Amino acid sequence: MRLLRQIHAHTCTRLLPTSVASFALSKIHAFAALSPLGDATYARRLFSQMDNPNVFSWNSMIRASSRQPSSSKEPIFLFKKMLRTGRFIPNSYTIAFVLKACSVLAAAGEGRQVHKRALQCGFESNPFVQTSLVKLYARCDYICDARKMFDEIADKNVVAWSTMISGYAKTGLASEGLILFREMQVAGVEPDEVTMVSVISACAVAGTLELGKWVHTFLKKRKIEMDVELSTALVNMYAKCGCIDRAQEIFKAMNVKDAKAWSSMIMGFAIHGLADDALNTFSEMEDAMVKPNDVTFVGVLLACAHSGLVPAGRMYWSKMMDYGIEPSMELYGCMVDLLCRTGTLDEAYAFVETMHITPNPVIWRMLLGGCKKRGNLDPGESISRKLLSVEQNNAENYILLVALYASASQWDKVKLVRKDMQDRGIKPVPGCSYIEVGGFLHKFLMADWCHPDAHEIKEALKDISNRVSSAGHSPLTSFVLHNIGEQEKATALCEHSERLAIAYGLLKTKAPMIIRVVKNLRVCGDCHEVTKIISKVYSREIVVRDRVRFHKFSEGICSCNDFW
DNA sequence: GTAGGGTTAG
Repeated sequence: MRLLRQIHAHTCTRLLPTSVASFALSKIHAFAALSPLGDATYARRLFSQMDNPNVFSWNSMIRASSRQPSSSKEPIFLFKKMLRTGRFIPNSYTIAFVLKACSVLAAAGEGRQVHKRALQCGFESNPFVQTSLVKLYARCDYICDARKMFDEIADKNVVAWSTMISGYAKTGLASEGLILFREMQVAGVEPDEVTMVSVISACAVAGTLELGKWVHTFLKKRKIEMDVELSTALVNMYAKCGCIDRAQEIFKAMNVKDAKAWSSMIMGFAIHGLADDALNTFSEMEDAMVKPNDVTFVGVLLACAHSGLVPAGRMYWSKMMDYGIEPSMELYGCMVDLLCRTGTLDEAYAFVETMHITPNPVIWRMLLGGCKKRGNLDPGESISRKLLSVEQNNAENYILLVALYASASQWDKVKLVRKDMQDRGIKPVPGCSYIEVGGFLHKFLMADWCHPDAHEIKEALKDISNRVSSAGHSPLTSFVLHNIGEQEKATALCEHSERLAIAYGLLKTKAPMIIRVVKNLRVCGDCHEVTKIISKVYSREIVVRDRVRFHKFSEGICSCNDFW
């Protein structure tokens, strides 16, 4: 900045041709606004003093303002201001910067307006504008619009492909992302480390361990440098796919660990029910002087919730406040979940009333679930009203209410709710889960019987249940053992045949259906209820909808034919 | 001077 000030002074005191002075000032401004060594206040002052800032300078201002950590709409206001002057026509850079700002804010409405403007200005074929639009729509959950934009790109480069793959992964459409990765290879576009991060992310969402391992080998083969993002993605993928040991290996080998890396590891332990490991990792993080963020605490509180550590949960909540972290909806959710597990519904309800943001349906649903658990009709009905007033079309809400009335033997009301559902045309969505065993992807849908091994799987599940019982544990205990960290004990109760692996796999964290069950565990609470949930899982009719053959990936050869 | 990456409750 000292040098820049000198140059600035020089520019002002010399009689330079206007065009030269204007060019120099815009560069000086850009440096002050955008360089890590710059000075935002200086830049702002300089900008306000410019007689006639050019489009370049407006762009610098817009870009700089969207880099501020506070998510304000300033970049959009600046853009509007620029248009209002009537003297400036935005160029493709302007549009790209504003679109990026809209993506960060997930501002779909503003984004669409900027999109229109981009068309008016004739930037529909600009690759930067196009990719920004893909990103924007994916970010705002308009994944079809994102795909439309992507398809319109004539010459798709690695950035365009990566954006779309990442968009799919982030919206939970993992298999679409993986299919697109395949298409990218067919198209002959070389993936880079950014692409691979998104692909790994998609593997994590889909729970495709074999594919995830293949990608890992691919990275090594290609000697793609392991940066913090790639390693974090791998930690997350292995953890989500049930390989917590491998996740930990990769984590330990990381030279640089930032808050996201630590959070991934903590979250990994938490979803495996390894509360001690999660909490110890958190302590190590503090020792390493890495400042935890909100997601870190989601992991920590999740670990507490899954192990019924209520006092610890309260302690971490206040610790979180000490760190100055503003509780997000997810964090409130973790805490409500934790409190609902203890049997102190009043405390959970009182906690919700202290929230400084409006509770979303998830929060109400957790409370309602808590009421259902104890047949607590009184607050249950009023909570249900609140829930249905903000979310009328979710079948889950009605089913919970039905269950609440059923738990209190109010059969007339059960009928009424069912009729209400019918009148509104609301149909329940059956639960679904996937597991990959020996290179096959098995998909299970509730009440479906198409899996070729359905009967054997059912038998295997029964077998596990029986052996768990005969070992002196109820199925509940087995689940609890598994989820409070005594994984070995739980694992020892199973054999290693493939059929059992499928069955056991279902019991592990990666199947969404099981995750739901595990999260519903009331470790300190009502055993009867949990046993009921688990027995539902055991006797669930299991079927494969489709059986996709994964290619056996040999040695990480990465030609497109070897993929899938 | 532009576009793409990792962690988030039910």
